Amino acid sequence: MNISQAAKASGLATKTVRYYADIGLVKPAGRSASGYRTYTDPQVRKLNFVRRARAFGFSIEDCRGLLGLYEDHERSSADVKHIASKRLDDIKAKQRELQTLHDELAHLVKSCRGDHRPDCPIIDYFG
Amino acid sequence: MNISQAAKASGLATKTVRYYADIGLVKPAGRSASGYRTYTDPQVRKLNFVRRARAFGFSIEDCRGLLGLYEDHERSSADVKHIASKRLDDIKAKQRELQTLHDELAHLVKSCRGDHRPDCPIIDYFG
DNA sequence: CCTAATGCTTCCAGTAACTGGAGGGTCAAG
DNA sequence: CTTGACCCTCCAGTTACTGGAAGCATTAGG
Repeated sequence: MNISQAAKASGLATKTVRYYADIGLVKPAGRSASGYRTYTDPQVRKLNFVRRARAFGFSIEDCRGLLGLYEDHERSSADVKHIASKRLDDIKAKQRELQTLHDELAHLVKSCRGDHRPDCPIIDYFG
Repeated sequence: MNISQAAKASGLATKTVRYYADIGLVKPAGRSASGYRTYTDPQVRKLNFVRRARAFGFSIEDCRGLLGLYEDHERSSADVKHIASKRLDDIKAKQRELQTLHDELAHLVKSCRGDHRPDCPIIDYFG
C-alpha cells in the first residue's frame, strides 16, 4: 500500500509517516519503481505501536527502544518496564510541578477582582 | 550595568537576557560607546517579572502582554485576570491529561513482572 | 606599557517532533 | 490527452532558548 493508505490505517498523518521513515523509526517495506514508499502490514503495526506509545508521551528515542523490544521476542520484560517506569516518573514529576503551579495561580486568579481598576495581586506577585 | 550584571540581578542566563533584547521583550536601557548593552533598575525589574511569569508557564507572547499591563498603570485588572485564567485553564487541561496517562501507565507498569521473560502487558497494550 | 584573561558583540546551528508549502514527477479515469 | 489526486524532495517555521565561533573591548597583573 502507498503512504496515505498506511497513514490512514495507522491513524497518523501522511507527513508523520514520511517523517518516521526519514528518521529511520519505521521504514517502508520498499519503494515502487517510481519511488513511492510501499507499506505492508508489519509496518502498519509498527506505526500503530508508535502512535500509541507517543500518546503516552514517550519520546521518539524511547519509541525506537520500545519498537526494538516489540520486535525482539527474546526480550526481557524488565527492559520494557524500565523504559515505562522512567516515563511514569517523568509524568509524576510533571504532575507535582503542575499541582504547585495550579495552586499558586488559582489562588492569585481567585484573589484578583478582575474589574476595570488597575490594582491586581497577580501583577503584584510577578512585579 | 552590563548584561551579565543584569542577568545575575534578575536570575536569568546572560544568553536569555540577550535573547529577550533581540525579540524586543525587554530592551536594554541603551548601549555604551563600544556597543555594550546597558541595563538599569527598571529593566532588571522587567527581567525579574518575566522570569517569574515564565516560571508559571506563560508563553513569551503572554509575557509581552503581561509586561504591557505591568507598565500600564491605567490597566484593568480584568485584562490581567483574563490572561492568567487562560493559563490556569491550560494547566487544568494538562493535569487532566496527565492524570489519565498516569493511571493507565501506572496500571501497565504494575502489571508487568519486569523479569527476564518476554511477555509484557505494556508491549501487548501498545502492539 | 604589554599581555592575558575576561567580557562583550554578532551570527549560525541545533534542540523535538513535526507541519506547511513550493516545485515537480506519477498514475488512473474519462 | 488532459485532469485531478497522489507521490516525491527539500526548505522553512514552530518554542524558547543554548552552545559555539570569530572578533572587538576592557581590565588586572607584571
